Amino acid sequence: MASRITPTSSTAPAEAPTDRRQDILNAALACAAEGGVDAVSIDGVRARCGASVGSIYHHFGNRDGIVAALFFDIFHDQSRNVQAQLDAAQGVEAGVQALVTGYLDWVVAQPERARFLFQARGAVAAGPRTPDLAEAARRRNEALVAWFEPHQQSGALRDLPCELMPSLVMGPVQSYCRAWLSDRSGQGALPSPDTYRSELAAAAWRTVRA
Amino acid sequence: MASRITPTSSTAPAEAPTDRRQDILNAALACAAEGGVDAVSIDGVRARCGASVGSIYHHFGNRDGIVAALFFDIFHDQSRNVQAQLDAAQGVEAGVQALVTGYLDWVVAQPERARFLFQARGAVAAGPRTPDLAEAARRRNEALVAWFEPHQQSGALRDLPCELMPSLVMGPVQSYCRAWLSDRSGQGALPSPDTYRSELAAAAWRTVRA
Amino acid sequence: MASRITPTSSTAPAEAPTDRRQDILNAALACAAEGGVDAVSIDGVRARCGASVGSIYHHFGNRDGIVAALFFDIFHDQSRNVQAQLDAAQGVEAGVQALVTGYLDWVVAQPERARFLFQARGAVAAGPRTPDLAEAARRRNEALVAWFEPHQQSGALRDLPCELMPSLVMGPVQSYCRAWLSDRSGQGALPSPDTYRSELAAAAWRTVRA
Amino acid sequence: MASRITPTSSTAPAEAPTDRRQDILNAALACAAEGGVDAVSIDGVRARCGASVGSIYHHFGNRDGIVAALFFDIFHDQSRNVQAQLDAAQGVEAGVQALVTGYLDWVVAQPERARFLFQARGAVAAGPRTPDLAEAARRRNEALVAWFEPHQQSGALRDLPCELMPSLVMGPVQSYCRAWLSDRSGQGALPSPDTYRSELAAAAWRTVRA
DNA sequence: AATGAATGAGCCTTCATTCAT
DNA sequence: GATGAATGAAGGCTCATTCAT
Repeated sequence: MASRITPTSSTAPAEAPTDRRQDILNAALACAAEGGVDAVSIDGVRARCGASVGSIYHHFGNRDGIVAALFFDIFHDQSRNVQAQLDAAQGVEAGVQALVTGYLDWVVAQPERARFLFQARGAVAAGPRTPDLAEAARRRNEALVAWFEPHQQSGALRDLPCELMPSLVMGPVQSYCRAWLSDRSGQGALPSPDTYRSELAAAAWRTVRA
Repeated sequence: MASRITPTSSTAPAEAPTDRRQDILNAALACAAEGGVDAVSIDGVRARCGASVGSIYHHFGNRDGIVAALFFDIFHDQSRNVQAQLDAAQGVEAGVQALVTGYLDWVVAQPERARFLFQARGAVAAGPRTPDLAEAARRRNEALVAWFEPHQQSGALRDLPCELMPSLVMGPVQSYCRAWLSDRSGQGALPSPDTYRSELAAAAWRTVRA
Repeated sequence: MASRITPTSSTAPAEAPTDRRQDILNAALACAAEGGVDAVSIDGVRARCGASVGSIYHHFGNRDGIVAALFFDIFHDQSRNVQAQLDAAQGVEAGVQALVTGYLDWVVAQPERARFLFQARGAVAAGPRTPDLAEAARRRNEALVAWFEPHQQSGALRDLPCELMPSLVMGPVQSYCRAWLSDRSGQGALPSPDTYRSELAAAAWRTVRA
Repeated sequence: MASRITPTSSTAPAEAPTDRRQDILNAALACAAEGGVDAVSIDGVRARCGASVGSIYHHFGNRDGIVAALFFDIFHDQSRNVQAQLDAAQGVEAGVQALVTGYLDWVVAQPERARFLFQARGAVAAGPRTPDLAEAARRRNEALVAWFEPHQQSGALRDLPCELMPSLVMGPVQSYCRAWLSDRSGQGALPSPDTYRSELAAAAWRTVRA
């Protein structure tokens, strides 16, 4: 269970004979969960998954290659999940709320992966795969805008610049989730995003409805 | 307080004979601007400001001390600016909008420092000054809640859980500013937050008004 | 026929379906031309010629095997060329000069291979094929001495210790060629050895004639 | 004695308090003597001289920095020695012979350093200090040509292109010394260059006299 | 307050080599 | 003959930190 990449579509047949590549990514995520992205070191990964240094390089080229690969895996998983929720939604309001709750649910279900996404984005954006990231982000955004457009035309949605939409709709949930994920210690802990699930969804709708 | 970083309150007397402490912080910011927080190394700072290794340690104790000191300097500067805008606002709506625009204006005026704030928060939160950060955040939040409360009582503001307020009000601006700051290359560049100044302010008000 | 190793004796039948062994050696030479003998790595070679790691090992046993094989190929090619020139020469003086010009012409015609010979000798001499190298050098020297002997007997050549002959005759050309080959950038470039072809040949004769 | 850097001007007063920089260079030379330039590794050096990794980097920047520094030290020492011999010579013939014997004597006295010079030149020439090497070589050559010129004018020396002079005069000794130095094992050992000291000097004179 | 040499842990990376298919 | 995943030793380099002056 632990090492599933896509917990969503889980119908693993018998049992993959320990895929090295996946082992390495899982180990990397574990490292990151423990000490942040910076804690993803070749040796840390090696120690966790039993792969050899050479094997890691064989699959990922270099350290950043691991981080980037993991990032994109998670990024796509998240996109897929949110998109699925969006597709299932009936009507404008339900759609906007699905974006928020789809994201929120995914974060609550996979806090470590969500945290990694927040932490690693900067590094990936700074590295050689910048274009890939830009492309992935663009694709995601396009899908979103495509979904919004007809409703904007019909007047169900307020007329807002499309560059602003992601921030207006997702900004609050992301902000809250980020804060929640930062609370590593159970100290002055913020309540789970779940607590405010409907409030956040409603607020998003309030912001963009006509 | 000779060499204030904030160009806002500038009343530098004659000319401080280059304050070492400040030189070091400036150099650290420059390093971070170039290569992210991780690029703030003792040697990088030394090379930029001419201070000796020993001198740096004398002033800040250790590497994280530099990052933390810079972080708190900037954090307080930002708080002060936003608070000033809030204080100057007349009425609930103006207050909520002042929070957004005060933040936005500060970010646009100081992109490098804003970027540093985003990048360094994690590191500071993980280090020994966690309580200081928590305290600073608490204080800031308290001021905000204190300002909101009477209006919430009076029914001018929607009744929302106070843990959610910061994310609802500031989430979208922060989200947009963060995205804007990430665009290092002028490539597919997002427009300056200034462009959407009023839209963001209006959206915040829409979200929390009764 | 770009990839012929011995452009001299070329009687390639139809068209070898890209001989793996030769491909590998060519790739190795290309690596060396770009970054010196040390740059001849299994992976570099693999990347250049498309052979698999296993295939390379199948043909050459180990890395040094590639370098050695290439070295001996080139060494023999050079020897053959110089010997051919020597055989064609009429008389003592012409013979001595043929040694110089034969060498010089070969170097000018094959600068990369000549460079490799200079660079790789040390490595080959240090490796397990030391005896092969010694034997090859001995055989070459023997041929030379055998050619010189009658003329030394006849008094046409100065009476010099035979250990010194190679250095006296070939030292200057080799020295000049080596310097020329070292000039990778066309900067303060030395003129081609061709420029001084006759001078070098004449000087050799001056040194050893009676 | 063996590890003096400038065996010439030795009047070391009491005893330098183990100069780290020099210790490191000595250790590097020892490594090279044992396994060639490639055997000069940070760790090998460290193990030999007790310096820490950091200390080595503090002084030389990187591995190649050590090799280059050692190379130039030795190069200058050699130049100084040969120049001294040349300065002491009376007359053209004596001068030409001094160049040869000065070089030869230095090589015989310092075989390890001479070997290093041969081995390291390529690496230095390929690295970032190429211009320094070019400059050093140019300066040396200039001194030589300046010495030759008047004699060439006076007709005592044959009229030869100055680019050729170094190879004609020094080619044979260098060739022989190089071969001698390559003979690491006492096997088919070549006799010491000393054996042919006068022959080599005489041959050089024969090559360039009018 | 300042200086800079020295330290050593920790990382990333390269590379030759083996081996099952 | 060919393939490519896996291995692990070896090396280079960065960096925070200490300390005597």
